[in-house]
Amino acid sequence: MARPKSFDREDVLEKAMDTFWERGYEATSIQDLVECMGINRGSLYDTFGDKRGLFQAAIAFYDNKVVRKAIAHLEAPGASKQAIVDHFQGLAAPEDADCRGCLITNAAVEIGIRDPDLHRQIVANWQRVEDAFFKALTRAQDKGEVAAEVDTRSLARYFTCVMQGLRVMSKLRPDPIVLQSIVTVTLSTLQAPEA
Amino acid sequence: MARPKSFDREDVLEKAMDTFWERGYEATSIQDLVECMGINRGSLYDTFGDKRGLFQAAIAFYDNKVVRKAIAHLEAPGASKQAIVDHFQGLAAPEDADCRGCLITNAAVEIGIRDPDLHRQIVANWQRVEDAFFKALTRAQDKGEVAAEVDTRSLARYFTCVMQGLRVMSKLRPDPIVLQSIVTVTLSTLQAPEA
DNA sequence: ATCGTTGTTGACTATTCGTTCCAGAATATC
DNA sequence: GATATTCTGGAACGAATAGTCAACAACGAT
Repeated sequence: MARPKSFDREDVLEKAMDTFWERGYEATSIQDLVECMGINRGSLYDTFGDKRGLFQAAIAFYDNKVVRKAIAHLEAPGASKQAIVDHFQGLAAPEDADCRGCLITNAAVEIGIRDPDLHRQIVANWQRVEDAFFKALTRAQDKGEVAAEVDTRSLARYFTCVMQGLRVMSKLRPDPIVLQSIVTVTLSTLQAPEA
Repeated sequence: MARPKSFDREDVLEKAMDTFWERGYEATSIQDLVECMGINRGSLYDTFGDKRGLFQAAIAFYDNKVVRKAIAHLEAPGASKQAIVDHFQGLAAPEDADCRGCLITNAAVEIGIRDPDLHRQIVANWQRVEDAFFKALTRAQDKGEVAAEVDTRSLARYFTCVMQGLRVMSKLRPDPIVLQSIVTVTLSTLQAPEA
């Protein structure tokens, strides 16, 4: 009954996400977005409302796609200690050559509590990551890979926090050896229970 | 021989720092700065060059004043394990009601490697913090408060990283209990050597 | 008191910002 | 093919942006 959209919402949203990821929210102009997304201003406003709405959509996209994939091995059935170790090893060797860090960490720092909707999105994301750690830790404890007296909830929060720290450092092209040594110390909290 | 400045450079610089700290670099306009500093645009440009120059000066001011004070107890002669513990306890109970986090962490995330001068300032600051941890750790090791086999350089880097993570989380008004549990786990890496 | 120098002031630039709007193009239904 | 509906492209909006500039004011040295 009407002319169909000439672009795919997810496609252009991913491009917008990339631009926000690279430059941040404030430093990205609508003009930048129009150019990188390859659609017209009118279509952009029609589809996403305004700049803030597009950013929130980009955050949601990141949460659903990038983060989901990044913690898939933590959430996999049966994942335990090794999944956590692997996860942090991945953080120590970032393929992030252009130093974008983590879009959600960046948004937390740049926007903070100024946008309540965004605030909620970020907290929910962190909670999801924390829960993924928590479940893997609990499983590790059940398997005897982690000492029974360890407070797995605290440890999960701690891992989530260290992740933020690593993401911040990644923004400044750190020496991989530095990241590696940090991860090694971080994972030392996972020492096997005394025999 | 000439008319003296009617304002004190440090005074207005501190006010500029506060504004950048609260809103970030991009979100702070020259107009905002003019109003909060209480000087005219002309004086601002005359004294600090441009917005970027003012921001760099604000970062330097933060480094010299805020950070210096924050790590004074770490750099104090004789400081060792207790100074580190105290430092992290302070991070767990931030008086940061308006969620500003750390100006340097914020700058690292927002600007990253885009401004080489700023990049250098941030790296230098992190190095200073790391070295403060390192010296306190080495002293703690000498005193036997920390096991001799611990890699103090790695631990210092690790502490610096966790600090960044805590600063990021502080931007979203976290539950103090969460921060406290993170700090507890973080400090568990400082366990006394086996008797 | 005068003069040279420097700081202050606010109007001014040109550009860019986010956003709106509308004429024309494209498509599904009839 | 006619019509209704939707999408597209680009012009245009006022507000805000970073930065400039020249007239004016205030001081120290003479």
